[in-house]
Amino acid sequence: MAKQAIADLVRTHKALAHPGRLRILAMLRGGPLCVCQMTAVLKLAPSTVSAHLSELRSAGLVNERKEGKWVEYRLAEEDGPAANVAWERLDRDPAVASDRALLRELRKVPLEELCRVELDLSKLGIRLPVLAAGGRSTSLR
Amino acid sequence: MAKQAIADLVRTHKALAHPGRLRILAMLRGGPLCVCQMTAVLKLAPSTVSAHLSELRSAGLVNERKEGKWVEYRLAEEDGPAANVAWERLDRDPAVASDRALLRELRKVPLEELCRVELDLSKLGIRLPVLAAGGRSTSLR
DNA sequence: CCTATATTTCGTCAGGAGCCGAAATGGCGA
DNA sequence: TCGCCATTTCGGCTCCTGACGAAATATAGG
Repeated sequence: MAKQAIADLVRTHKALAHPGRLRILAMLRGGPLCVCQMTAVLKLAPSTVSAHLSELRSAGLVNERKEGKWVEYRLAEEDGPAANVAWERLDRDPAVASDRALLRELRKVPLEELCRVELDLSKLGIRLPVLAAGGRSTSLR
Repeated sequence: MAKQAIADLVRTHKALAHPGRLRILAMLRGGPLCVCQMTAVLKLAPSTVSAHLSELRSAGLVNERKEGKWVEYRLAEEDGPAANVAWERLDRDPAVASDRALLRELRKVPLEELCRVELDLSKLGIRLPVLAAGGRSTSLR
């Protein structure tokens, strides 16, 4: 366990070195979420989000748990590798604030209904939070 | 400055997501070093080491300073992004210990002499620290 | 048991990362 | 001023990463 400190650290930092994965972690700070909710917020293909979650899990940053038809992800223990995440800096990003605002609305929607419309959140009467004018503040790739 | 928290964090974590760069940071904890010393320890092409240092610098983790014919690198201020580096875990890696042992010898050698033999440290009478039997513990790529 | 559907796995493709050697840069000393 | 040499930049190569869609898997519910 002590023998691979560098390899472990590299894996953890790799997992954190991606805007989408940081946004996922920031979202999970507000409580567990299922894949479809994160997919709706990130606007990526479900398979892509699944891959990100898998990477976060193998880095020990999140845990998964089957919850009926859905899979729920949550932050791993606070004293694990996650303890090093710079939450304060993360919270300062406008994309994170935007995600949270969207999530607040999304949490009110039953998963059944959310998954039915998937790509078109406006059909649920949810306005997408508008990021600062002048283009996307944080690209996803 | 607060607007790009995610982008900044991604840059920092990317910089930390590489065995060679972690080893560089661990080496610099013992004090400033010039490029040729780190090149000798890492056994990579000087251009490669230079690129790694450039990445660490643009992430705000190290500072450079011209010192005559050589360029000296040192850790950036402790309260910067470097504050988040998990030194305790890093120190646990055998490659880090090995690098430090080699550096102890290397520091005794004048830079003039070190650069003259570059690739063959054994010419300086320095035995390369032998990592735990069974192969390299931490690959560089 | 069979269907619907949420999630994961697989195949594929474009772009990025990391390495090297060669050429360019910049400071020191003759 | 000129050559030497440590370092950086550039070009090219290989391999990894991240994206998608299609197919496979697994679960709820009829």
